[in-house]
Amino acid sequence: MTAMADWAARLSAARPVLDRASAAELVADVLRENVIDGSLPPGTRLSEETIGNLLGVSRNTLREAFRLLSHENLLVHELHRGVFVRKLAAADVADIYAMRRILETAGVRASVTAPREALDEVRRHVEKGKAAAEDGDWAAVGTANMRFHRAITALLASPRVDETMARLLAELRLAFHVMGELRTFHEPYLEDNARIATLLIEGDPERAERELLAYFDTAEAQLLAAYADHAG
Amino acid sequence: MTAMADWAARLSAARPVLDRASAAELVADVLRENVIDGSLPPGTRLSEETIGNLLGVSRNTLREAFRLLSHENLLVHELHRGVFVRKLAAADVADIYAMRRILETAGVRASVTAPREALDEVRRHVEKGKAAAEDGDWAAVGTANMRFHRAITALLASPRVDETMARLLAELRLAFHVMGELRTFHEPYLEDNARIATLLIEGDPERAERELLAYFDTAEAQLLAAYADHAG
DNA sequence: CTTGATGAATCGTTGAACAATCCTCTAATT
DNA sequence: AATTAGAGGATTGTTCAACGATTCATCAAG
Repeated sequence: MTAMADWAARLSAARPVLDRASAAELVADVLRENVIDGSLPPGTRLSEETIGNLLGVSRNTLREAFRLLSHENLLVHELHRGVFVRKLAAADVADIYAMRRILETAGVRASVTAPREALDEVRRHVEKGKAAAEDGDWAAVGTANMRFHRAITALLASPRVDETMARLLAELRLAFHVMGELRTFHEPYLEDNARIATLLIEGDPERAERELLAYFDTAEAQLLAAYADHAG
Repeated sequence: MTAMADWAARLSAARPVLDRASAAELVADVLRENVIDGSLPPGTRLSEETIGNLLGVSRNTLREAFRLLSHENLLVHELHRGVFVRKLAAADVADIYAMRRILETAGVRASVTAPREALDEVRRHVEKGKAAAEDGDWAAVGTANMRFHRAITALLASPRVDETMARLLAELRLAFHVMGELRTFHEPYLEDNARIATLLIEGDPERAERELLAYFDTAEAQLLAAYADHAG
């Protein structure tokens, strides 16, 4: 009976893949990608007609896609004016870091009871980041860094925390566009991440939390400084 | 110039009221009310045609309203099958409480640096709950209880935490429908809330956190027990 | 009792239409 | 010259009708 239960669990886990078909969601996927990678810089206005023709979907469908992304905080909808790629204010960046501090430190504290695989996952993304750095692919380093932090909150094994974290980090990508050099922003944290992962695996959550909080402080300050430059 | 800034701030605070015009949002408000107060029990299917005719809006507008509520986790959208009032599983209840533990304990720890008004707000909702209890209005007691817990996370002064918490509690209301007697569920916590508020104001976050965690344990257990009954 | 086919009901998506609103450009005024 | 007022065009907000796609319930056959 337990084998049967296992099989049922695996099958039901695959369900979301099947459901994934709605045109609006597919359009949202495309646009999300373009927003995140910077093809559509913050502030860009997304014309319904233009994009509708470009992607070959009707205005109604496109609008549903816009709604989806607005709810993810990647787009903003202004009445009778259209949708724009979200422009993160400095206050937004600070707020995102405030929430990350809460969720990720909770993740670190949960590391002592987390399953082995979850901890391995954390280290895996550290390795991925290092590999990407050796290839000089700094965008990939950024991605690996985000996955690393998502793996930390994944230690809580909470679907809602996972989703919240995913959305937070997608939002944060909007802020990265103000950073000119990706390398100088991402490279220093490779070592930090490795150290934090080791502390987690060795079972020293207190020190891991301190290191993590230090990371937040410097990364946040770096972003906010870039914002200040950009404004001036 | 500061008077000018003040005026501008007050004006921009009133803006959301003006913007509030979209038909979809108004429809969403109506449906949200009906879902929360139980007129539309969990599992109910919301037919586009039926509800569209009932409310006198087009299917497209209704669909936008559905999207809004789906994002609030009050409705679930199943492809080609329609939207349903969310049915919270026991695992969902547990997950919601897991996230509440994280956010609310963070709020408690932030109480030491929170402004006076924020702490007053916490106590205010305790009083409201007591008043509602004296009127025998147990639904209002439940509402006051939620506002009390939102006030605790509001100590963090983070818009994103506020929004997350609001959504969590709205979701949780879906679970309350399995509780037959609202009184037996809400009444015991009036005292707990009062004690926690006092501890916060007197500057004893450690004890407040312990009390809060104890509350979570009993409330969660109570809900899950009701779920187990319901299933059997 | 299970399997497979049929048809009704509902959703997904499109396209068009019109009203409401915003933006731009021009002209008039101070 | 700078500001205001207004006209016109462009875009969004909303509705409607239609058709293809999918699900569900029914029912017959094995």
